[in-house]
Amino acid sequence: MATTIRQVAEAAGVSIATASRALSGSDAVVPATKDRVLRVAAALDYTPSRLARGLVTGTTGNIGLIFPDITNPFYTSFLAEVESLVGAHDLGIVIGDSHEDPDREYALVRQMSTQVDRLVLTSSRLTDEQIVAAAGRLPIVLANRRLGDDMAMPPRLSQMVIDVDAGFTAAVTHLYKLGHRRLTYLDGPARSWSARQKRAVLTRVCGELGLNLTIVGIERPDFTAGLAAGTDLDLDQATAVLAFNDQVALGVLAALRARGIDVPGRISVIGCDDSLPDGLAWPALSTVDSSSRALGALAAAAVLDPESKQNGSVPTRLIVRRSTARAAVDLNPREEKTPEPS
Amino acid sequence: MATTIRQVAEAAGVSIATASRALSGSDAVVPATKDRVLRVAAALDYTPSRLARGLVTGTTGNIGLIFPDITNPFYTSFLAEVESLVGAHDLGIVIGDSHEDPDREYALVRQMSTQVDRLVLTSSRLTDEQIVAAAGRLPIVLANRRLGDDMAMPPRLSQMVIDVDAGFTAAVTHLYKLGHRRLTYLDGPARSWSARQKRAVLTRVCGELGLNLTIVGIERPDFTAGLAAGTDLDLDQATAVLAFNDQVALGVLAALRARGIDVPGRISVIGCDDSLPDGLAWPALSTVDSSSRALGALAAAAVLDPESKQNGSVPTRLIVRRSTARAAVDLNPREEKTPEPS
DNA sequence: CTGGTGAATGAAATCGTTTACATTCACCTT
DNA sequence: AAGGTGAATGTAAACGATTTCATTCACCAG
Repeated sequence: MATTIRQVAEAAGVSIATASRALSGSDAVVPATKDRVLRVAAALDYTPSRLARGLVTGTTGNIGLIFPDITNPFYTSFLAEVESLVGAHDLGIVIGDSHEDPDREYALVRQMSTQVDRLVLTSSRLTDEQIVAAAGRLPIVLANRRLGDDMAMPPRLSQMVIDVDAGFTAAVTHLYKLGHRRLTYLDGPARSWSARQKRAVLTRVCGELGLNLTIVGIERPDFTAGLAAGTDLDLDQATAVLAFNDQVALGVLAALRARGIDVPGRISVIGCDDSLPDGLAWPALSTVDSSSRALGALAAAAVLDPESKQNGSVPTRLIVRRSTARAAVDLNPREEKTPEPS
Repeated sequence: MATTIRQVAEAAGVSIATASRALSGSDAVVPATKDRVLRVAAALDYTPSRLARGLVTGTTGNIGLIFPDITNPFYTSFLAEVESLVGAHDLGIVIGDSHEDPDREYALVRQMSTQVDRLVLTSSRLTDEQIVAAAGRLPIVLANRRLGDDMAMPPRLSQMVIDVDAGFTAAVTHLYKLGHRRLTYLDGPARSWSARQKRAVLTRVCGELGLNLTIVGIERPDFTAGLAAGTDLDLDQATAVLAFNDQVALGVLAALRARGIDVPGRISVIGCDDSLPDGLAWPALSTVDSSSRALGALAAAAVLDPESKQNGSVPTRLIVRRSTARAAVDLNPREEKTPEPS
């Protein structure tokens, strides 16, 4: 059906080889014939088959992207960023959604490995061993995940992470200085590497400062889960809430508003990502800036330039807006069960 | 680098053809050899090249999706729906973003046509002629767009649209019954077919009922644009606002809240899509339900079953929540410039 | 005038599969 | 016992490009 280079060659009265050379542009072919070939190709609306080209050159002109859940705005904005950077280079983009299932993720890796040049795994749920195996097939960019320190780092593997340390430390410190002593953290997906990172930082910093930390797990880090968590939130348990991401924080805000609980008067809320357009949250949400777009930019750079450095990290910092304020209650309620005489 | 079927065949001591037959499973091959081939293939971690397979069979096992702007939640949820329906069939998904540029869109169509079996164009910005040309290359599913009635409908072209008529008619009627006589509509992208549809319905219905309609164009139908529009909104001009989509409506709500203007007491707001999770908007947003997920489901069905019917449409209806109420001001201010004696 | 040089083009191999067709061989029928 | 049948497997052509190597041919130097 579609026109092939053979038809172009015949119509132009040249051999297939010459047609190919004229179309690729680079090789030596006399201007007259080159023009003729190009004109004929245009007239026939010829488009080279990327399949055939890929088979012989060994490079497909595609890059692959795998997500645990494309529904999550974190990944869609990551995708948007990668697309805008990578799409400009005439590269095709193949995507896959593992639905949080490691087996499905590995199946996608195999399937894609035969039709993309490089593969970006976001928040991969694979084991370190599986990731190393994947890197044996084709160059891999790991986004939002790092191999364990004990793993030998294979060549053709890049790692791009968000360094939550600074941001989360600042968030806890900020709350501490405002007089908060009891903090509830709404945790992310159990299998997620980044959730583990955040939890670790929080636990450490809270320990150091002597804050009481309650970790509550949620199924999926989205608005609905935040709404539920905010509805169930025990106000005697904490004076501040830190959420895995802004979506969850937004849900908490909505729940508290529905319950008539003042933020930040009665309780402080901090999100993570800085993913919300200005004015969407009410009150404006204090957040740990850890943009997935920035991560996407890093991943895109790694994909485009295979020689670029293999490890990257995007820094985080605390952005204070209106959802945090001085704690309204006593500082150490556990040790002072009975109200102090004032 | 990667293992080929030839290596599998050699290791199993059979010909390439037999290996191929054993792996495809269907053809006649004696169980003993079949087992041997499969075992060897597994041991070698063999994955068939989709490129080579596609070249000879003429079918790639991929479907393509092209969006005008993947940043827009309308398309990401469309994508999510298509993925979940199509991804289960071991089909690969190739995406492209035209960034609202028809030339880029057509370039994507050409590029993809050589590596996907079917192509879904969402809210295509191409001309009818270009779309027909595309359908000459490969089967096309048009989503959120319909060819002009004067165009001959080519085979291999399906059209899936959202029928906004019912929903928008109901929305205007609803406002009318509440006493509203002046309505501002925040319009979508100029090139968009669906924006044209919505505008046409609104103009007609407002004309019939005698409502005064002000149409204000916005650059991009997102929260930020809605915020700006809400900030600029002239309260003397309208007692109700209808937005192209929920994102814009959300922006309007935020702007009005910031201005201290009561919704729905002072002004009513209606969105479109029903895309917001319960509780996100405050007050809960009345909206015309026209889900992009439903559209995605329709498109996925069309892609999966080429024999399915070529035209589909998802119905719309009005969902009344808390952002609309009786108009607080006089009914026909234009004709009654001076206040009536009470 | 002849042999060498280099530019333009063509012939053919190649990439990794599938598949139409050819071959082998055991077994059944007559 | 011979010929026919059909199942299992092998051979080779194809898919549409790129690329290596060979060929042609004009032109220039000796």
